[in-house]
Amino acid sequence: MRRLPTSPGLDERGLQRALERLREVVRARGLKNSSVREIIARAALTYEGHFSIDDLVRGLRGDALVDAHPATVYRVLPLLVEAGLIEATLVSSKAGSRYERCFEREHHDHLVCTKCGTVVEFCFEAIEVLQRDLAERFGFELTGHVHELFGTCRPCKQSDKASGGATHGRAPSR
Amino acid sequence: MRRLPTSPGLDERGLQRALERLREVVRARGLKNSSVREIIARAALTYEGHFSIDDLVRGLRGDALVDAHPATVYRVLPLLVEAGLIEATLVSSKAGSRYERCFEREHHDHLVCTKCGTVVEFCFEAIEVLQRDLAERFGFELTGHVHELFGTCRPCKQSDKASGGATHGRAPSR
DNA sequence: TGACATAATGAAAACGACTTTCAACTTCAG
DNA sequence: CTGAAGTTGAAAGTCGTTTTCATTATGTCA
Repeated sequence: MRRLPTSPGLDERGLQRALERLREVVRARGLKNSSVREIIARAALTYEGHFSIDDLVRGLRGDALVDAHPATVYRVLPLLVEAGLIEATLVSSKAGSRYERCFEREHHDHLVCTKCGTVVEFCFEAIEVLQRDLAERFGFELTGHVHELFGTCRPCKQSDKASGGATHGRAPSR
Repeated sequence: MRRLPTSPGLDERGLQRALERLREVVRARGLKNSSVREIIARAALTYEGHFSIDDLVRGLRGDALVDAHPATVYRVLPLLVEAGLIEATLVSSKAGSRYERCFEREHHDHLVCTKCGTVVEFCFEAIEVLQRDLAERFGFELTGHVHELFGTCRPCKQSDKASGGATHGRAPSR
């Protein structure tokens, strides 16, 4: 099992490859290119870590030159998912969808501290293998999975014991 | 790995034990007993398989003698979860939460056919062990997990190949 | 290059799953 | 039995997301 760094956001070269991929999908679906869509794609693909639609809109609004309407972001994100550029995650999804880049990134799952919101991204090949075995055993062709582990991280466990509830640092994101 | 039968709904004796457990939680939280709450608990605990809040309300409304308001169901279900009687599942959760009984039932995860909605409930101890290892390795105390596999079941795969899209039977539940 | 068909966009309304508010009704300890 | 406090249904409110519609942008074909 390995811990992966939290998504660092695509650099300019990777971004160009991603946008090219997006254009392929757009073409294949008989859609038209649009600059707003690429602005949204750029924001999503260069975002560091997990993001909500709101994060993206705020980020876009913060940039004085561009300004994408939330409804448009809602329209574009599924296309980015379809293009295999980003994917939905459960992480802290109490309210609203969350996404992260998956383009040019290794598959991984999440271990989440429910006290402070810390997220460990891990890759555990042994579990992946067992999942495939299991699906095969039941005659399923596997297309995806959700695997998220919840618990209490060591610092939270300790500060819980010490102070009876106070967290050691940042609060859960939602 | 083992396949489990889909939740068959509690019999009268099990139901009584569950309601007793509920009363414990109610007492512990300084709440009062209520017949409506027990009617809802009864409906949830005897429900066969996965259910949505809407399923429950409809079921309750169908019964001429009792009639629980949706808002009340929304209030009661979290209490049943807290009492360890039911738990939330992801299964086909495109719209709205879904639950299933977990009281006096073995832990299991889900393998879901995204074409026809078939759900295989499985218990795979090897994966559970690896999950615990992983959490420990990162210093987490594990409190829960979500593990759901998505794919295409054999019948769907075959009718896909044969007819180019038609399903072999029941449609996805949502 | 200009014109047309069609997709994309923003704004606002609609939607749907919940949650909250509040007045009337239970429950239960004293 | 009585009062304090929890519970309920009904209706209104919240919030993420989707849809509608008029306007704007894109791309193709003369």
